[in-house]
Amino acid sequence: MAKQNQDEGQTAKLTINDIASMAGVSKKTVSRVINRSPLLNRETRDKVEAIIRETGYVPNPQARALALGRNFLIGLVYDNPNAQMILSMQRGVLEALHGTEFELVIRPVDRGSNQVMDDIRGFVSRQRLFGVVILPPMSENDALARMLDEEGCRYVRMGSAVLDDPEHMVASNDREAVAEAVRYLIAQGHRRIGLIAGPHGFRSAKERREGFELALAEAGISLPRSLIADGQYTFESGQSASESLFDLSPRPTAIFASNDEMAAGVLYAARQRGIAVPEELSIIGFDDTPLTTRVWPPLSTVRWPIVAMGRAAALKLIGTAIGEGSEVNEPSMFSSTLIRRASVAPPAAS
Amino acid sequence: MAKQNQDEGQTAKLTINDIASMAGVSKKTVSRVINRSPLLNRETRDKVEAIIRETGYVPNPQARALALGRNFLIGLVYDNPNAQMILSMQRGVLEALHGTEFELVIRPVDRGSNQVMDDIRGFVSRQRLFGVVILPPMSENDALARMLDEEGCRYVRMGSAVLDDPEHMVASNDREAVAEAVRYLIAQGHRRIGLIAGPHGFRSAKERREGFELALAEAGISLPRSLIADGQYTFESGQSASESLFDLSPRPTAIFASNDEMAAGVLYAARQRGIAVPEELSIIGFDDTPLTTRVWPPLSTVRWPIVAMGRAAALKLIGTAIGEGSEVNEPSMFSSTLIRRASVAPPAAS
DNA sequence: ATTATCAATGACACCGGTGTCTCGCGATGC
DNA sequence: GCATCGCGAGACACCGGTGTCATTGATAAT
Repeated sequence: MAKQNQDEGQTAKLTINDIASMAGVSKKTVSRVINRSPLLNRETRDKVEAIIRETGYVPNPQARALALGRNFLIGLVYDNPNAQMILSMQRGVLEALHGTEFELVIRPVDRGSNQVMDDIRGFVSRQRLFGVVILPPMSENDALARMLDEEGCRYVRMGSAVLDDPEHMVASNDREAVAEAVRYLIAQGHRRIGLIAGPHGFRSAKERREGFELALAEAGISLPRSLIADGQYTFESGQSASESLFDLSPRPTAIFASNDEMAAGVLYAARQRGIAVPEELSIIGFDDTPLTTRVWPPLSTVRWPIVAMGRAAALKLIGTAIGEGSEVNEPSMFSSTLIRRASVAPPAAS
Repeated sequence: MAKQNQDEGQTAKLTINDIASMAGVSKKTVSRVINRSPLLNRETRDKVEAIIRETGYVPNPQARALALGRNFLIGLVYDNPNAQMILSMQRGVLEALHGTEFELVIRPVDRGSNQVMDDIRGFVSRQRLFGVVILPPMSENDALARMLDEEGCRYVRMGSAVLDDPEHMVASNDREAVAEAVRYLIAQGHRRIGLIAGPHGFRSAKERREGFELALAEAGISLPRSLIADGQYTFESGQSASESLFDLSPRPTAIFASNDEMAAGVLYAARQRGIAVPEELSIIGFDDTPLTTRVWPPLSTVRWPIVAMGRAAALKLIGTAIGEGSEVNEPSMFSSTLIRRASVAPPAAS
């Protein structure tokens, strides 16, 4: 009862030895074929490749990982951003990985914890990750980048501004995008424009705020401190932050919220107060999440190519590995688009 | 210049041999300690464990995977459900995996493609996955379950009804939950209640529809075919499906949409038509996504414990592995809760 | 006292790849 | 005709664990 190779289930895995003996060569030669070693006789290569194709042999990733000391896994590290954002980036990364031998391993971390660093270090070193993609705001952590360098783990940081050299970064130009959005409000005739800022310590919050201030400065509009309210990138914080703006007299005729969740919070609060949008109040958000088109009126917002950025990040990581001669040169800086919807109108004549 | 063990970077990985020689035992004995073999002398175990603790030694997962023919990776397979849902389930699974040696690998697939099966088979067999969690609607695919059995890969299917034996399933009782929601509408005085059904072929769509029909039948309310509109679980399909219901005369005074996205579509369409919600139209959705509290009025909906279910699914998978004597017995059936918000009111006296 | 039994541990091969070194052999140089 | 060179391929150890079987010493059974 030799259950040796009896095809018990189609799971009778082929090994490199099987291929070698079928081709009448040594396993090392098969290994050379798999790894595209240049010092191979054409005939030998063709013969082995034919057999690999016929049999559908695929090298065992675990064995490779052990021998190479490196796994064909990409890690996705994130702390606590918007769910939509995680998922979109994740989608982009997965698109890039599709059809390659790489798999994606997910790693949420707790930025607050003082073990984050050790946590991530353990993760990349234990799993011998090929590389990691780091989502904001975790990506803004320079110590993390240094640690990954030490560990010899490749990484790409996603962010709202230049954080690093292009090789390690994929970023969107939030500042300019917000400036454009605010210029649009100004062009519509708005002069008293409120800002709901993102949390302190978030690079994106800083960039967006600077873009806001930039556009106002360009237009020579002064910006009293009272027109800036602090938010936490959450719906609830958008609601409460807008309350302080609504209490101003005169009230701002437009509000830029640093993300869509907060913009939705503004819209909600406005409705509760009986403030008509866009007639009495224009609103612009940021991110272009699906939410913007589900509410009434649909929210104007800034769209950034989040999926494309995720894809670019992944390609940057694996590009060197699969780059077949051609230098994979993914862009590092992405620009955003202002999406005009019904939440913006000229201010009512006061 | 012995760079042997010179701590060049803290990445000088300890191996089982290092521990063995430090403890003065064979590597096999260390292996036994790691794997909690019962036939070990207490003293030996303590000694080795102490050294492992001191040195912070962690076994190399790649080597383990190779030797065992099984990886400590859990796969998450999904095709095309709601983004919120994927993420919530993912969160639940990750919560369960946190602190264990398991990692989560993500695998989106294309249900339409006729290579899905081979795709997934390759995934689990190549990576030697410990197990997979399958999200709906992919989880409804019985052929997939059979294939995984063949491959010897554990799995848990998440779903809206019993799909399998409890060991392989985590489900919510959608039918009863919807029935309860509709009973609530009836109790409010509604008699002409429209249904926006989910896509054909989705188990959840069928269950929810049956729950809807059940509640009406209980109350002796007849259900003309015209009160049922087909949707695709998307916002847009909710909009268009509701149009046909709005055209009826008399118009339904309430609509149950089979998920929140479609419910939001109904709300949007109602606003465009100038139909007041909830005064002229009550709406109930399903899923309790964040969207429900962002729109105005907030949508009543059915909440199912999606994160908890993801956690349970993961625990079912790994329970047998980490179960320290105690049988990890995660529940297989979860029940849902009706969340009452402002989108429901008694019908206007007609 | 002698042997059978058993708990505790070790020796060694093996998982399926890759790195290094060696070797055979035809082409080239003198 | 002989030494040299370099290409193509194989032998073998190794990556870091685990499975199997043998070994040892102590205890129980005869």
